[in-house]
Amino acid sequence: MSSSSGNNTSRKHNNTSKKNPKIKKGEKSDMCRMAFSKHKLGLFNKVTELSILCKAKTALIITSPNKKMYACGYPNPDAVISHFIGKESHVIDNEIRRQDEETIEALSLQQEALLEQLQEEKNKLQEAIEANNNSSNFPNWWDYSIDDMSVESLEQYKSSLENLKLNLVSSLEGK
Amino acid sequence: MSSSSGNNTSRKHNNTSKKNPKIKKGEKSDMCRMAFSKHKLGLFNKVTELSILCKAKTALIITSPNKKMYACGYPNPDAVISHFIGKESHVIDNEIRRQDEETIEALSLQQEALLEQLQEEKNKLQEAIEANNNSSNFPNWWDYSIDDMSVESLEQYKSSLENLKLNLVSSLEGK
DNA sequence: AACTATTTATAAGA
DNA sequence: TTCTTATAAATAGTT
Repeated sequence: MSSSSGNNTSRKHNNTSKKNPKIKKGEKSDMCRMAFSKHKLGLFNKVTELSILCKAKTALIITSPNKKMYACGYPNPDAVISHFIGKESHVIDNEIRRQDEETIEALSLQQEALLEQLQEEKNKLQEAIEANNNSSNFPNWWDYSIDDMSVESLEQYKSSLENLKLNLVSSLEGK
Repeated sequence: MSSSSGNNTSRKHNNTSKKNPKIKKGEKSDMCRMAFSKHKLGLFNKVTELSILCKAKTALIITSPNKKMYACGYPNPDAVISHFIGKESHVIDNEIRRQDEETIEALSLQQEALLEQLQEEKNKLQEAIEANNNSSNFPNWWDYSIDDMSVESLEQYKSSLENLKLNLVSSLEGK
């Protein structure tokens, strides 16, 4: 039989347009639902047919307008989908993990810097302690220039000297 | 036109069985490849048709016998597949990322501890410096008990005293 | 849901 | 290959 009689379009459209004024939305969606069901069934059949015919692995996912999902596949949809997304999935995972790894890298660097800083502080502290020990045991404070001293320091300096004088006096008297 | 003439099966099978003895594998697989291509194209068309007709989201994956993968979908295969596997995928992602997040968590804790330690060290240093300043500027070293001093310290103590004496002498003489 | 008129898909051949 | 064609399968509209 040859292809078209040429009136299929008019028939369809005439029918549809004739009925459309009568029907509101219920029938239209009903028609759509019916068409959807028919096509879905047909597709599933064809997919299965191809799978069996050519030993091809297949997966078909269909989401209806009502957000309901249907899937079929051979040997089963999940396996085919998993295989399909395998490579891409890793890419996505890597992409997701890249940020984490960057964060880890940054934290590690910070960590290193902090440890260095900490060591530095410890060294400083050690130096300070040593300096403190060396200088506080026997500071040659009388060698300090009074130009470098604050008023308060000078006061202390003065009282130190006075104390020293008293000490010396009593010390000499004791001799 | 009504359904079947009843001889389609015999025609097809007769032809196939007639030719099968002649052809080995090349023609058979060639036929299969052709059939596969045709069916694949037909399926993709039908899937697209359904998508456009019913605004249904679709995804079709086909793996050829030669392990080559084909996919089509509306709006695009990946989105539909992602949505389909959505929940499962997240589970996988979370599992994969768990270690990274643990690492980040651990590093953050270490970081905190290090910062705390660093602050402590700084405080110690500050204390030491202050102690050093207080004691080294004007240490009342003559108040120290000589029992606490080592021999070396005592030597220094002695020379300090001698120096002081000389200083005082010249200082008094200058007056 | 079942039927029918048509369209579409496709196997085989050219 | 691609095109044609015969026929099988799918499906829109109807009942």
